[in-house]
Amino acid sequence: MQALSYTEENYIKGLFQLTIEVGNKTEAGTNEIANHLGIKPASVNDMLKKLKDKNLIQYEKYGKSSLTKEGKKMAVDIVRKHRLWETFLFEKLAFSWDEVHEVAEQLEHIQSKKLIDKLDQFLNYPSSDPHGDPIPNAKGELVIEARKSLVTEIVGHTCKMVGVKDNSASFLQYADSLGLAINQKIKIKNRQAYDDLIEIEVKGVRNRISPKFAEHIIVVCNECNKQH
Amino acid sequence: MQALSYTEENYIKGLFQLTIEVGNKTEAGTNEIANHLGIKPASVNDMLKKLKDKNLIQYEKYGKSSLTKEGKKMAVDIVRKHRLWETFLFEKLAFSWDEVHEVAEQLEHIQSKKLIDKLDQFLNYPSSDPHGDPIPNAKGELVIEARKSLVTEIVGHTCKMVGVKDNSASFLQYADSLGLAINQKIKIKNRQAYDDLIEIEVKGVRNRISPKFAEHIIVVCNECNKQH
DNA sequence: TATATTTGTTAGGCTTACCTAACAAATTTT
DNA sequence: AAAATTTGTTAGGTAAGCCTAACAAATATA
Repeated sequence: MQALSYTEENYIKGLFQLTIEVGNKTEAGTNEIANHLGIKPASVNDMLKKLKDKNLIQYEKYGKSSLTKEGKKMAVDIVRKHRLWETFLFEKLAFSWDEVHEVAEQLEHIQSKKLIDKLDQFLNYPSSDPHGDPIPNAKGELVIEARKSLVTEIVGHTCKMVGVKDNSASFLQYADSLGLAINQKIKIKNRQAYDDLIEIEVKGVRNRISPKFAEHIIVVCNECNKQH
Repeated sequence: MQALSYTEENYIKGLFQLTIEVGNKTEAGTNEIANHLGIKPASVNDMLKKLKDKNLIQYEKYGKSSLTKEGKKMAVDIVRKHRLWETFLFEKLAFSWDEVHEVAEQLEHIQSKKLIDKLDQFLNYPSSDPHGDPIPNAKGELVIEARKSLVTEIVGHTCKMVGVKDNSASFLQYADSLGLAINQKIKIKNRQAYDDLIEIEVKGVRNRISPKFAEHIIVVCNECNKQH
């Protein structure tokens, strides 16, 4: 398995994000990839052929593209590097939450297995990055974030809000008043047996919410994903 | 001052090494640069024109090339990045002395002023890298290693061996028996007024050497270079 | 089903950074 | 000083990765 170019790595990573990681599907179209990477479809088309020849993606003329086993492995490796570097920047160099991504985009392309394994060790084998996203381990095992409703979350777990099912102003204002926002961490403190109210902790503040409200908050939970 | 490409950075760095840093001269020829970078002279010629247009080097047809003030500034910046990363790899990630260079060759091209300044801070503003080479500060001030004979070294200073003036077997064997080798650090403990013998410490071991012998050991001394 | 729209492909060009082969200038040797 | 050698340049070519414009296939809409 020879090393990929900087550009090839970005295509593989992009396809991974569009399918497995975020899209929750197995394949993506040429225009979709082009749009995601900020590159014209014609250029993407060239590269898809190249990646197919290298056995990193599956692709048929006029069809959609998906990662092969080998391609997925490379993608996970890049994601691992990206998130370890983000963690390093955040924890060791005191970068802020929103500054880490841009620099990690460059650092993720550094080629040295030893470097990344040593970095992992130096950071004490973190399981998630500053954004709360899981970090694949050295074997390439990655827990894919399964989305679920907050109402189904287990007491004691800490999850991360990734979306809502209700977009009405009243709902969003209510959520906002509880400190809830995309990427906000939420800890489930308790569940009242009598009336089913759920006690949550957001930024150190506790509140009780109804199952009806919780139903419409979409979260991911690394803890749930680990124990399968 | 716009950012340079990966390749342009390597040319600028190469020219810096050939002239100011190691060569102790102001200019270098096309073939010399080509040889240093492992690239054919014809290709180097193309790039020299390009770098001239960008005002990073001075170059006239059939003449030799030298860095402009601006070019030198960029070169020093790359050297700073390279050596800070080497220090990071060595001190924080427990890389060995000889492994750091290859990875630093990649890391030195990461573009982020903030990153490098934070790294500098994280490493506590080191003044030299694992090889003993000086690290330019954030202002781009670099102490160029002035070579001198060990015999002229000041008592109390620690210098680094960079070469010899005598290549005879007997001389080299003698040097070896004292623990002396390229890049070896040498501390001057004392100088005997009566017979001029110099007492040195190498790897914790003390020995006394004659001025005649010391004369043929070439060293650099950061301490001497600082106090000018 | 015919038409319109979206999606994907091909052909031909451009830039960067490399190459080889041929040639020209500068330098060294005879 | 002439010849030989070294050094530097030019011309033309290649591969990677992008582009635009034109076209073809697939899908959605009338």
